[in-house]
Amino acid sequence: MAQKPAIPKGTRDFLPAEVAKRNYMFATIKEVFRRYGYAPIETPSFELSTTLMGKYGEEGDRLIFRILNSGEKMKKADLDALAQDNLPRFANSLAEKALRYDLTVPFARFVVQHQNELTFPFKRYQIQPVWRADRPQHGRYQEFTQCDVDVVGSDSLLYEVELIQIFDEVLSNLSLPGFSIQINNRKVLSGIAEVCGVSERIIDLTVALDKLDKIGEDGVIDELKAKGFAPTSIEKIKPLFAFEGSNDSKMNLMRSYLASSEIGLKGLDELAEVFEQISELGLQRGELIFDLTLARGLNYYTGAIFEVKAKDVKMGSICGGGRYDDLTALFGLKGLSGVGVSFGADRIYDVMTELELFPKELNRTLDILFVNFGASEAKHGLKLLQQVRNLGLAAEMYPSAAKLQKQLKYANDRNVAYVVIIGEEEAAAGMLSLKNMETGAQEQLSSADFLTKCGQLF
RNA sequence: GAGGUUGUAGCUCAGUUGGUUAGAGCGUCGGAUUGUGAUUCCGAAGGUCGCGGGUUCGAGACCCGUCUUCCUCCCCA
Repeated sequence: MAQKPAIPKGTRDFLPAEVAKRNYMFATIKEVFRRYGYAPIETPSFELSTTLMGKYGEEGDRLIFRILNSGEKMKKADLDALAQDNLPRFANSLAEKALRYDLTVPFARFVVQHQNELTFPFKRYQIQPVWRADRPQHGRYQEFTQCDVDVVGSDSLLYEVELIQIFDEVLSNLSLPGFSIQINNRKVLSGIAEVCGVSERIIDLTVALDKLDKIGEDGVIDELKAKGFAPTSIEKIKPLFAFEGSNDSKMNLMRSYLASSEIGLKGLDELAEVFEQISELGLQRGELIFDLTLARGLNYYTGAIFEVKAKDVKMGSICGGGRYDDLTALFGLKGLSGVGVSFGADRIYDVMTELELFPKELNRTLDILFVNFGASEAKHGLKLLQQVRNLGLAAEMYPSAAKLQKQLKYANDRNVAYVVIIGEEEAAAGMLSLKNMETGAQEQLSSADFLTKCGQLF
């Protein structure tokens, strides 16, 4: 055998059974999005490098797939930059385009570009693949699909509430047994930084705090020390480690902790409003948790921050999102607040596969198989086959008069529901045998009765 | 981007301190008194051992490189 072909790391092929499951998942997600008034849009797989670069921080830039200039454009390569060891500049001269890294930044670009054609608040959803030059791991791919819902042009907290409901509804509809919807607010984090006297270092602070459940209190303190935080600041952070209990009691603790921070209290007010509305509306299977340590690296968030984790599985966050007040400002449109969340389709798929949550009938791509006994019997069968297809059923005839054993095995492997047998005996009697592949039961029917039954069964 | 790890038949894996034609289970294909699957029995096919180089009389086993897998960090869906 020749050298086996391969696909790049972190990418996957999807077999028919997998596509069926993925389509089911996407259909469930879209249906919820639609009912909340979001309409689908699509944007190109690749954008101009300038659109993407610098929007995700230094780490993010490194993970953006660049598209090499082709033809004459290759001559634009900045060899001086290479000689000076300025690799970023060299790379920019080589690649003017890049694969999209997420759907949010392209969306911001989209909104600014089409601002005069849109009605605000503009609600859109977008389900498309994104690419990251990350190192593949469990639940981490270089090509994966995000399902984003965003609304821009309103700062109403109604949308935070709505997005939480969408989290809950989508994941409940997908039968996830349990999941936590963690929420925090960037203003609260700003307040903490203010109280600790490190306002200008909020990113370092929150990144360290974000790791609390992973590396523990000492780990966080060590990291802060390593980053050069003053002992007095670290002392002021310590009370946060005792931050436990119900959402209400956490809110109370934070009210006194942030008493001196105007912005911090504003963040708490926003959270309180969301909690109140959600507790009135209720959630199906999700649990809304105020998680003070939730920070998320994306530095464009300005208000609410969300993250969703599935319970009882080893998997990172399956959804994330938040409010951003200035994202479109990066492309020249100020004063437009947005909030949105993203469902990680591939992780949700992995979780659902692990928990066996996909409906079993999804791998049925054929309802009825007609057994082939040779040209003369097949003739009659082919007419019936056409009528069955007209009823909307997936049906086909086995292509050759192979042994019955083989044809039934084919039906079995394809998970066919019913097999129609028209052999010499049946043809002579003007009947057909209908075999239920699940029970093995078989009955003789006239063509008319068979078609009636088809209409009832499916 | 840093460190570690993995790669043998379609799949899951054996393969003894380097030694003839590299094995198993499952799956696939064929057959078992002529028309009955998923559970029986018999048989067959299928691998230049990820790829490239090196050491050796001799490499699936050892060394180097490379790609890939999974893991930790980083970051994230």
